[in-house]
Amino acid sequence: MIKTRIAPSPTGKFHIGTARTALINYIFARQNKGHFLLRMEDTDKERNQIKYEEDIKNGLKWLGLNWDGEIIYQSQKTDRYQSIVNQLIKQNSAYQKDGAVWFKVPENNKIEFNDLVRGKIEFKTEDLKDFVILRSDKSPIFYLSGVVDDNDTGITHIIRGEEHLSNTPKQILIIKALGWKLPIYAHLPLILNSDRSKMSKRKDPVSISKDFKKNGYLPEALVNYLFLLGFHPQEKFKVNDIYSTTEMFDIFYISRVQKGGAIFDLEKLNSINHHYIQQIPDDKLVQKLEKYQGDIDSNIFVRFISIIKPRLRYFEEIKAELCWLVNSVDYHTNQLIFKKSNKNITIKALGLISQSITKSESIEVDSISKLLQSVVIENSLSNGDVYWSVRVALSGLEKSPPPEELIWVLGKKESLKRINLAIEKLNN
RNA sequence: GGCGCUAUCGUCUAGUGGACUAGGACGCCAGGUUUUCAUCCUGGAAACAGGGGUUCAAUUCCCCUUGGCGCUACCA
Repeated sequence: MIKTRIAPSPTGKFHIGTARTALINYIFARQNKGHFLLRMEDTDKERNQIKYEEDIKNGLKWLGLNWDGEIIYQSQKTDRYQSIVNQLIKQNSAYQKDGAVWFKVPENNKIEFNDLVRGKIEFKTEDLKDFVILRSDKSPIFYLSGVVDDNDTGITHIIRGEEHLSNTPKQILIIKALGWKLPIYAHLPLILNSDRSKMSKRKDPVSISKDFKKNGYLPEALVNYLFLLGFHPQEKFKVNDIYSTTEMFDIFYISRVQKGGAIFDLEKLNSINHHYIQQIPDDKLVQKLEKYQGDIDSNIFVRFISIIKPRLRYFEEIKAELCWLVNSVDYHTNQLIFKKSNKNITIKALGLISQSITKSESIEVDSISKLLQSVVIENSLSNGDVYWSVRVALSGLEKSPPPEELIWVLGKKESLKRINLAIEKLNN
């Protein structure tokens, strides 16, 4: 049976690159009816933290990348590593120096392996130096622990980031010294910054929990985007870059994975996320966004969400829209006047609108829309005279949803209050 | 420096020697959707890093150069 794994070290928050590697391992295992394992490479005692382990586990679950079986902790396998090291020393493949144990790299050897995404890779042992496999504190280096655990858990395919390509010959040397079976390797291209450097915690959004989940990205959008970073399906399977996980199992071929690094593009992610947000039914979306509700009346909040939805690329963008709902509007009086209009016409338009809203029984979007239209026609005004000024009076913004929607959300009383305030301002 | 990997529009990519006037998506620009922004629709600009080969023919195969990235830790 095919077995893959993701082996993060809990020395930092769940990283976007780890998530992508996990996704590919997950897809590959699932499409082959195999298992996907999770292993914590917690051998670095100085930098490990339990909160990072939690962040990684939560992140994987959130993305829907559920692992099979129990989590393997390298910190609990010290005896196993020690005995392997003893064996290596005994057979003269390793030696002790400065309290640590070093692996002895054999001379004049060629190490070849066939990488599933890169093809044939070749290293010469003369370019390799002896390396530490067991620290002086008896904890293993990942060259060793990774090999031992992959063997013990029967991992058949090692799919990991390209940064491990140069580490592979060292691990193969250990495997060969132990007489174990070689796994199949696949090295994924790296995810890069816009300047082609490595994504950095300081400048770039890399944390699944802190940068993506918290800002209101949907797991299915993130998975969809990550799937397309370094991979595209065959022409016949292409459907405008939107794929569900089930489709991924059908159309993913590991040999089609790109070899060059891929730049992370937030705009594309935003666009995909926008797409998925539009698929959420209004009532579900309200639930998802409840943390933004604050003191807002539930009925008003529901209306607010329904008009905001089409412009939401990620949840946190709601904050900008919340301004006109929650706060009293603040704008320059001149902003009320449409660029092709003037002060007197604007006062007149706002006055007429105020009157007809007062008289109107309904504030449904359709009714208000007709109301606005008839004010325009019956008084020979232009659209801009009416729509622009009403919109600014209600939102205080030059860019906002249309006036009939604002009125529907704000309610009759608040809308009239704001429109009348605008008239007052213009008259002063 | 050494070793390894890598190179199609701004970005992610399709393309596996002739079907390529190089396709799609995001972004950008223009027009439309009878006010703004967004959504939506239509259209547009935009790329095979450079140089050698191989071949009747090269984006596609080979070599070199250049650029990018990774490893070269008692990090993973």
